[in-house]
Amino acid sequence: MSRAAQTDLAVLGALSIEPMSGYAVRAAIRDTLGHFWHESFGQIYPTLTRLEAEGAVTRVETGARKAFAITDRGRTRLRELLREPFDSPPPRNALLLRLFFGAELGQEECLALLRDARTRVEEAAAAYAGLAEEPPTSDAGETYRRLTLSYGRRMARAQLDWLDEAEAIVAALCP
Amino acid sequence: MSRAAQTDLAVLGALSIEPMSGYAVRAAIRDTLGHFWHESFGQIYPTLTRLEAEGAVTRVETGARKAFAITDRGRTRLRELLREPFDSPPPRNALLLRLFFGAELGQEECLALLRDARTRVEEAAAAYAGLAEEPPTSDAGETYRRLTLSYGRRMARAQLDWLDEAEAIVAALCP
DNA sequence: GGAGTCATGTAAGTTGTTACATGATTCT
DNA sequence: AGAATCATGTAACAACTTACATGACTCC
Repeated sequence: MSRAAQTDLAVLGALSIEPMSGYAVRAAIRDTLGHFWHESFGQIYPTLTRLEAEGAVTRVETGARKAFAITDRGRTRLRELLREPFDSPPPRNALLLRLFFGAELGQEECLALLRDARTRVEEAAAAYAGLAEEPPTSDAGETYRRLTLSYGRRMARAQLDWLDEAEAIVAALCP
Repeated sequence: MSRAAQTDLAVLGALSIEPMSGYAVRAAIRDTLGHFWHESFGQIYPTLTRLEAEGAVTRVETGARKAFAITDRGRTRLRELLREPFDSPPPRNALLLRLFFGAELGQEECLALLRDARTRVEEAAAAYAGLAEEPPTSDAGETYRRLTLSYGRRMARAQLDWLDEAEAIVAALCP
């Protein structure tokens, strides 16, 4: 599945929740999918224009505001996209790339790298914690969305555990 | 830090271990850094050509074979690159993007997604397990390299735990 | 001699980011 | 009225992938 199709998926998915402006699509992707997905600003408007030309979305007036709404054809397209096989982007972990060559970098600077990483992971963990305190629900959509949060929480926890190990081992190296 | 600089880092890092051909650099990045870093084929040779023009690497003959070796200037450059601040690429998890819209996709297909993901993670976990059984060492470089393996193992484990949770919750949804 | 791997590169096309440009609406 | 945010787009650039092209060497 091409990357363009994945942008289509993210945009159509956002509009499948409710009609909204391009600006709001951008905000929804950043704020709601942001922990596991990203679309840059310059991708979203051209995608909306193309989806409109393809009849997958249409411009509507909701009260005083303009918005894009998904059409039946768009919803069909969304389901197709969800079923297509996909490639995950190749891994690129800049922290591990540096740590792998840690002997060139030196003990102190490696510890600084690890402490910076810890700060970032702790911020992410705090963001997840703020979202976790909601009551159970029987809404299936909500259940799926919570699973993506659970993923984020588990990964943040595993990273913190690893950082504990890594800082201890690096600190114990003879300088 | 620009992406080009990160390619330089990966290539210089590989050559900092020992001199090798461009072909071997490619294999080393794929096989040794592959769990957390990726450079596509078309990036490596142009980078080597540029690094040679900059005096960071030089072509040498080792026995009957040709190879690239890092120069003193290249090693200095590598240390600079390791110290530069870096951006991590934006997150893009194609599985979570689909699962987030799981209500559109349906229970059975979501379970299929999760089972496919489990297969991939189990393969990764098996690859880590095969590398984990080596005796302790006092070599600092080896210690750093093992930390990157430990990261991979911990993340694979956390993903499997999450998959257990996710499959159970999705299976329990009323269809 | 043929298959497979080692080896080096180029070119075309795709994708993605960033900065710029512009104007409307809403809040204080 | 001025500031902030909402809103829509474009253009230039940077990065990345993939397919193609070529040839040497080695093992069977």
